[in-house]
Amino acid sequence: MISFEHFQMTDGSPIYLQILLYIKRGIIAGIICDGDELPSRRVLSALLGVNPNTVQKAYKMLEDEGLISSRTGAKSYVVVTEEKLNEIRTELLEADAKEAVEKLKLMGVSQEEAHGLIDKYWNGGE
Amino acid sequence: MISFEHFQMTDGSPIYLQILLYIKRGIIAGIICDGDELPSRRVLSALLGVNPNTVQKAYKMLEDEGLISSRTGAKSYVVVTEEKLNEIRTELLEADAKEAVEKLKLMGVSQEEAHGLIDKYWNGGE
DNA sequence: CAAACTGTATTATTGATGTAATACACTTCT
DNA sequence: AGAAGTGTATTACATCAATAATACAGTTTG
Repeated sequence: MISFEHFQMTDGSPIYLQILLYIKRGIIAGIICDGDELPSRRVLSALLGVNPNTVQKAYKMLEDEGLISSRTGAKSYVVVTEEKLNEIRTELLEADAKEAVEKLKLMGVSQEEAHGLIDKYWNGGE
Repeated sequence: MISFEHFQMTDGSPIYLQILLYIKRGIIAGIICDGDELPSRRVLSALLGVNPNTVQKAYKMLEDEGLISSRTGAKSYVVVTEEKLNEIRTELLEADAKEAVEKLKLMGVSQEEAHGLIDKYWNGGE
């Protein structure tokens, strides 16, 4: 069963997207694996304190991408092939790294300073 | 006059926040300086293809933070002291670096791989 | 002075996010 | 078989971001 203990609703971005990305990143990290069961819509919505429809929206998008399997009455579970894993891995890594680089460059941070910042906050800096 | 040539509306985040952050990051980078004139609400809205009210919202928040000065009829301009610069610099650097680190760690990226990703995308990777 | 531009304020409307309350069909487990 | 849990669908509603169309007051500039 997939755990959501490290999930935290942070920014103001749509919750269904946060759930979707959390699961995708978990798959990429290898924490969430092929065949893993997902908490039901009702259970997860209660756990996160959001509406079941919000969870449903995230699950529906994951199913449309072929990353989970759902059928009425049964529990949903993760479906990951080596190919799909590589797809989303490059997709997300590229997006996140590019975003961070772009922001830091806008602030006049040098490449060396960027490395320093990564190190500083890697183990809960400050 | 502040330039918006490098501004690009990317993600789905509120446009007024993107404008606000663009200006803050410009101040941090030293591209936007104390006394610099801002494009008027109408001019910038036309340039970005958004509504004047959207720009007004961003400018209003900047004024509330004391980073720009506005008075009816006159052009708005940037107000930056050394103190405020340090404030927003640490604020934004910390936020962006922490966000990037957190995402990469969620995906199981190692500290060394993170450095590699920074380098890869620093000069328009791919 | 007068025109043009500035900041500011108001009101109405649209679309998306998220809430809320159901309802129904199916699977699983006892 | 039956109860509990599951996925799915529908409808109504609230809120916020953003659009749109104005209006007014102050300044800058020719």
